[in-house]
Amino acid sequence: MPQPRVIYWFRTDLRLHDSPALKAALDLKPEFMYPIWTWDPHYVYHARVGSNRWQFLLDCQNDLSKSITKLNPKSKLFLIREAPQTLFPKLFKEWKITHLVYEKDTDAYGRDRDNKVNEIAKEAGVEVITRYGRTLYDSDELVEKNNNKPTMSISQVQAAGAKIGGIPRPVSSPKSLPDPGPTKLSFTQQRPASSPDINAIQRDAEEKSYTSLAGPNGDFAVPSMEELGLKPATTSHRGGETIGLKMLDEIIENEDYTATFEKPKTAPTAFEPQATTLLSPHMHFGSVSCREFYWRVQDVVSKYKGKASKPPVSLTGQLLFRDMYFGAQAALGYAFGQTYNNPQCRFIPWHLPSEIDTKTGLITGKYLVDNAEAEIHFKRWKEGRTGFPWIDALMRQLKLEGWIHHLGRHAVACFLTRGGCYIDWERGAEVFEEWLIDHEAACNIGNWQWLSCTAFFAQFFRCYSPVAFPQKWDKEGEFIRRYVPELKDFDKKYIYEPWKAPIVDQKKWGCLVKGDGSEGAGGATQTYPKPMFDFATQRDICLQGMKNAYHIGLYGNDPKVLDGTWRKLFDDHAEGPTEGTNGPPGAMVKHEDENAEGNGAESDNQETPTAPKDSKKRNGKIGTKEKNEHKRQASQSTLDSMVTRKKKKA
DNA sequence: CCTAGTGTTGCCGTT
DNA sequence: CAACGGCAACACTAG
Repeated sequence: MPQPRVIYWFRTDLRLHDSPALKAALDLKPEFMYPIWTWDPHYVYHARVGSNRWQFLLDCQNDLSKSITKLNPKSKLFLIREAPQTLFPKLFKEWKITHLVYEKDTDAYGRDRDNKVNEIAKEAGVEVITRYGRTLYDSDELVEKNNNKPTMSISQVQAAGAKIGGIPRPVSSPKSLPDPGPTKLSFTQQRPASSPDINAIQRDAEEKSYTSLAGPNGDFAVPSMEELGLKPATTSHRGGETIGLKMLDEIIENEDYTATFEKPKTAPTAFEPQATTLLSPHMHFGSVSCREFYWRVQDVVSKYKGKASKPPVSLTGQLLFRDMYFGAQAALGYAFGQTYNNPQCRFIPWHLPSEIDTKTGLITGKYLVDNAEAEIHFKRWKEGRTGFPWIDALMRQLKLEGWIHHLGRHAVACFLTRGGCYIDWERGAEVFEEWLIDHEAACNIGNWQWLSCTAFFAQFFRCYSPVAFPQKWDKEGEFIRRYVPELKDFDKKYIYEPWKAPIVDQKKWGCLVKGDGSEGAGGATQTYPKPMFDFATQRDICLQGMKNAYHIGLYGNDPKVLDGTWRKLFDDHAEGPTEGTNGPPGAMVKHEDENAEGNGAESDNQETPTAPKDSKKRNGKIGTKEKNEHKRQASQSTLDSMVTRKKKKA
């Protein structure tokens, strides 16, 4: 038996501390260990990744590489610029690898990729070792203990977690690392197809990920933003295990904060410093281990003298929610990221629905503009010019910094979907996917479903007001003044409703409320847009639409949703959201028989629509993988090529 | 089967 | 100022 030659494949576990997989690799006592990162075209071209998140990733890689070198000057993080699926067969041979070790993933794309890599390893006679360290519990085990069903509530997570037993304590960090072996690469690079390149809009120069296998200097170095052609990041939030652990230390040092944290009581309007930990991007990239976080908090709570908060509102509760979303994702696969064919997601005929590839049953990344006004609303929402300062401030902070407070995410998500624009949550999820530095597909998708009341949460009559809600924390409107500087001199009386300020005052405060915000700067006087609709009116329309859709009670996997005949169940007379048989295709696939069988006429006579109870027998069975075997063209949380392409042309 | 209570974080008016 | 109920009404869980 030759001494092991190990590849440790880093992915979203960019750390040395508490890594069960890394420990497993070291336990092999390898002759050589290569810590590598493969440059996956999925991330480069197909997932939406804004500059701010790119920077965070590169930060994590640089920091990790330095830490590796500190433990062994001969070693580092070796970046190899090829897709893992094509690289590994060649690499295994060239470096005479005996073992491949990595931390397991449960998202749909990750599983497909890893299954392929495992096959390749098997063919090459390479042993694969995986461990789970990305969540508190192994997501697959959590699902299993939840009767093989997706975890859809926090109580299910707690019950299933209790069956599993304790959350593992962090494993110790390595004190030393083996040498890497020879790093010569004599094979040729296979460049991945770069089309479609969803991230083209993130760049202002040529994309050069795949110049050569070991990079332009042949040293496997982490590339710079410039080298990747990426626009400069605008955020001040930086990545890396060193920074992440320091942030964690500072949180833990403050025992009162750590032990009494209650998420609903933290202010979404707080900036410098923010009210929450900002560890979420570190959770995503693995630069801080969630179990390290959990146990450091739990140990403070255990010995805390006062009254400590408890899940779900406590800090550890936040991690349980993360596990809940990972459990839902693990059980549902690709369907989790969309309404279509998702047994857990309510069907609501939103505006701007996703286009479906009828062959794969997956959303394509494009969407249908069923309503011109909704398209305008969507653009104004994304660009932070809705005319509602609270919404615009949040969206501008999101774009600039890549992070907004959780409750701020609630506010903008509710506003886009059930509590304002009545636009498909998948549109919003795509924007978050692009801009968030902490974007985690499972959590993002789950939270969008939550806020849009399509899954996890159902009390749609609890609707966030863009005027009243922020005032709970920020009567003065400091947050608005920071992110919507046009309004910085407005009196607090009008800061959340500037359109109500008298013209005289608007002039006095140096900003006129007019137009739609599209003119841009340049004029002599500053302007801030008028609100794009009357909120109260729009809220009522949304509530009516939600009530109706809930009453009809379809889920994403209902045959009527799959074939498009759902339209017959919706009454068209309501202006706005329901958009039944009227007009262009409202949602999902175009169904050929639209004209064949009576269109609007019959549905006027409203035979009792499918009762909500009927939906109870919806298919809750999971693991029927056969149907979901298809590859998605893009990242799990959908694409936005239509918008981006349009933007490019313009 | 039913009922009562609860659910991470709404808003508004009344007491 | 806090606490509460109405709003019009949902899903899930424990018993």
